[in-house]
Amino acid sequence: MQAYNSANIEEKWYSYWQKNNCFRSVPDNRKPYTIVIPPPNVTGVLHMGHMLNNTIQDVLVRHARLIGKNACWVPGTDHASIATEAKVVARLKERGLSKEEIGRDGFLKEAWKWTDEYGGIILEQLKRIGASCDWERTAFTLDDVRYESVIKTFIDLYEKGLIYRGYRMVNWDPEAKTTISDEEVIHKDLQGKLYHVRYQIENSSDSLVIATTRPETILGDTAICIHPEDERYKHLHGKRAIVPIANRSIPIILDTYVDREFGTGCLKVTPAHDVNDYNLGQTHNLDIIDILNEDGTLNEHGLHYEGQDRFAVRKSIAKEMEDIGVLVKMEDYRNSVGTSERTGAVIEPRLSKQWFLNMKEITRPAIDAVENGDVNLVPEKFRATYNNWLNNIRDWNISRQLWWGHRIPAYYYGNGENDFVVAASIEDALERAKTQSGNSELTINELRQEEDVLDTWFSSWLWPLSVFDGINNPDNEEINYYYPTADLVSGPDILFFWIARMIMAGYHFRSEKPFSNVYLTGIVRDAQGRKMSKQLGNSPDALKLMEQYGADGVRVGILLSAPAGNDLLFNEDLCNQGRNFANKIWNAFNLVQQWQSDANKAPLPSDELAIKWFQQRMNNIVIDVDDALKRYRLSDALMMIYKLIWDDFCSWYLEIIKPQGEKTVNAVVLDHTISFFEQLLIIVHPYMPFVSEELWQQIRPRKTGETIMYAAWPKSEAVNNNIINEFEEARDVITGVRQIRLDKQLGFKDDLQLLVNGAFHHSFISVIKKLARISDVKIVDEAPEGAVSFLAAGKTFYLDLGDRINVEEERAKAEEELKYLQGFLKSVDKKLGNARFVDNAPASVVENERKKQADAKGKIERLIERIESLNK
RNA sequence: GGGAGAUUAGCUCAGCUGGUUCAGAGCACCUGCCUUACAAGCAGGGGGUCACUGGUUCGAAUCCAGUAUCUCCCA
Repeated sequence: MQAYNSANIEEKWYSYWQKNNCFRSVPDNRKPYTIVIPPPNVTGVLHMGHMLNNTIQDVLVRHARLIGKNACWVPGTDHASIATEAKVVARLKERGLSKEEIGRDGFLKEAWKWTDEYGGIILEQLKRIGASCDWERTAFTLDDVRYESVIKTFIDLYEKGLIYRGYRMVNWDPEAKTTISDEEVIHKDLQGKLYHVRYQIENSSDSLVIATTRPETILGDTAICIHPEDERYKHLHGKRAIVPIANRSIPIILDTYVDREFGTGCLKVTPAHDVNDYNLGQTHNLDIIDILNEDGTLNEHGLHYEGQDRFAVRKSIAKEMEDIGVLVKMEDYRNSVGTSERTGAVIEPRLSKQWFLNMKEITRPAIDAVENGDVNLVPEKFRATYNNWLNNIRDWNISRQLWWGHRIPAYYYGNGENDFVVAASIEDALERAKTQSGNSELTINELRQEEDVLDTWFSSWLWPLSVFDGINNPDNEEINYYYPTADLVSGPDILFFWIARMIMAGYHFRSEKPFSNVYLTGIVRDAQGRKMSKQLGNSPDALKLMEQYGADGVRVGILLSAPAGNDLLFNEDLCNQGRNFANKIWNAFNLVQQWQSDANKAPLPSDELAIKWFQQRMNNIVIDVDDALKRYRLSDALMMIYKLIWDDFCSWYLEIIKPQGEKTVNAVVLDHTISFFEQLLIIVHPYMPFVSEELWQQIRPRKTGETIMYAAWPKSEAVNNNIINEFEEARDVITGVRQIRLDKQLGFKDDLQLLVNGAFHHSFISVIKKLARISDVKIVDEAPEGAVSFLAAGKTFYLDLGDRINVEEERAKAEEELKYLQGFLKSVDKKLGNARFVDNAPASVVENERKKQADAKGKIERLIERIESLNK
């Protein structure tokens, strides 16, 4: 048989699973185990973060199925309003069109076309990694059910008075022409300049100098602010200054907000373009002059700069100020600049009318849920971060100046501040508007729907509810059965905008948590610890990786590098390790499959021991794996299984029972072996679904439609550790013999006689004989001449090498060991000689020390004898 | 500036309520092997003052304080 080839096998089983509806879940009598996928963007392609996140979910779901739960993994995608709109706009631009030209309806048509074309790509890619989602349930945040849900919740919140319109300094992305949330702003340290600009004092020859990083905004200045106690500027109190270029007169105001140490101590105030300035403006009743258009060019307040981009203006205005002699100096200055996570554009603080959700009330249950453990965050360290955010929460700006998304169901009927109604349909809106305005003559044509759409998170926060239609039909069978879901697997980077809000929505709309556990995975980084990104080009192509190492291999690779909750440094070598592991299992199967069952052949004592031992060993590991999974230690669980299969099963168990020079195996032994193998396949299945299914199908005859996915997870039973310990001893003896064989170049082919000092009746003697190639074990009273020794299982063993032994070498080795043991004994003696230790330490600990002492004494005795005999 | 966390073998990390799971794992490395399941392999081996300095304790990688370095989140 050849090396394991993953490609055909993976495709074969994935379509088999689909054909036989293996991923399908419908409510029944079993306990549900539900996971909703963090919906990837329709703009997305599979990257390493998805690989990690979805592999973890698949492991959890497959494990849940194997332990008999009704596992349901709901897939879907997110409409990603700003990212998708940007893509569609770019595509239109290629055709020389703009969204304004084709209009809202035309644009939405294009966006849907785009979504139909590309939106499913990432889900198809998830199938490659083996994701066992119930694909019939695939949901989309903008499909009919989800759309309706969002509108319904908006109206509900509005009617409860929690949604309001208000002015707010928002983060404006001039490229995407929309606001983005604080969390979507990436602060970057950039090299800029600090411009010192002179302002004339009105009706005076006096002047003052301000320092600014944004000279173009002086056209929007509406005040100069100084610290009331700043001695340097006392003479300016009550005066007015003239804005250069604009030649406007503005007040000089006093406020302790000003940092006297920074710059010149004079602060120019531009309420329309800086959030702190805006607050100052509110306090001091300042005018607000907005100088920018929505695309970042200057408007009519920009005077002769109207129509030019803000960064171009920064340069030219500096030049003009220099020419007219008001630019005092320019110095290099590093400052933190906000940029858009989506477009990379420098964020513009902008005053704008927005829709807000009052967070005070709905936040409380979310704080409590994590506090009292109804919702567990794993790892726990995220609780602090979570609380910190929720306790300082600000109202949520839920409107976005975009077209792709859920259009806010508000309808304006007049030009007044409050001339609007909120309703599910325009017909309903008309009725309400008639009542509200008192104008029964209103017609539908006079209603204008709000242009803005809702923040994408305002739909995804409903996800665990809306995928089961729990908003529109709160009493349907599915939501009642599957909700609350079990686990949510996500990244800490969206703890706030998504996870916390889902918890809020769960309690607010259904009075129940959306999930019990949140497993926060790390962020995938490259080997140098950098975040993976397209710009850096340090992200491996997920699909290529799977071609190279197989999906199973990549799954293993990524999980091995993912300890719970830590960032993981992705290393391709680990995928290689995963591929090698698949190959190992494949070849072990190849070995077992070659054997013929023979009922007449007598089982060897070593076979029977091996069976007993391995049974127990597997038992222990199943218990440990269950425990590790409960704590989301997937990496640990996988490593335990890896060692169970590779070391215990392949290197020890199979080597013990392997027939020599023939292919027949006692029937009972072979039956056990096949059964062990089958159980191992089940245990490893959540991690390596493909190779485990392939071999499970081969290991016994199966009916059509049968699958390892619903096989029975091995039962963990009470543990008898004696046999494990005895095996460990036998293994030490075997390793001792092998080591000497290698050291003394004895080879591994010829049988040797093993001598032991004192009686040795080990139950595993047959195993020792077989694996260490020992002809017989002879008891001797003292070391024979020409023997080389080793210690194991509390005994001294010898191999008689005759004249091949190097006496000097042996003595040196023995003396070194003696020295170590004497030192060790001394430290133990000292401990036991310390009355405070003996009195205070628990009896078991003291007892242990005594045992160590006795053991060491015995060993030392034997070593001294050994050295004496070598000296003869 | 505010908050969270980290520092253990060459690398990535375990190490829970202090004491035989206490100095571990995997990979990498070194040595010897193409031994008819597997060289994507087999057998064996060498690597660490647990960042530093103090303290608590009979006993500290583990608890406490400080120092250094680093990472992340929020301003």
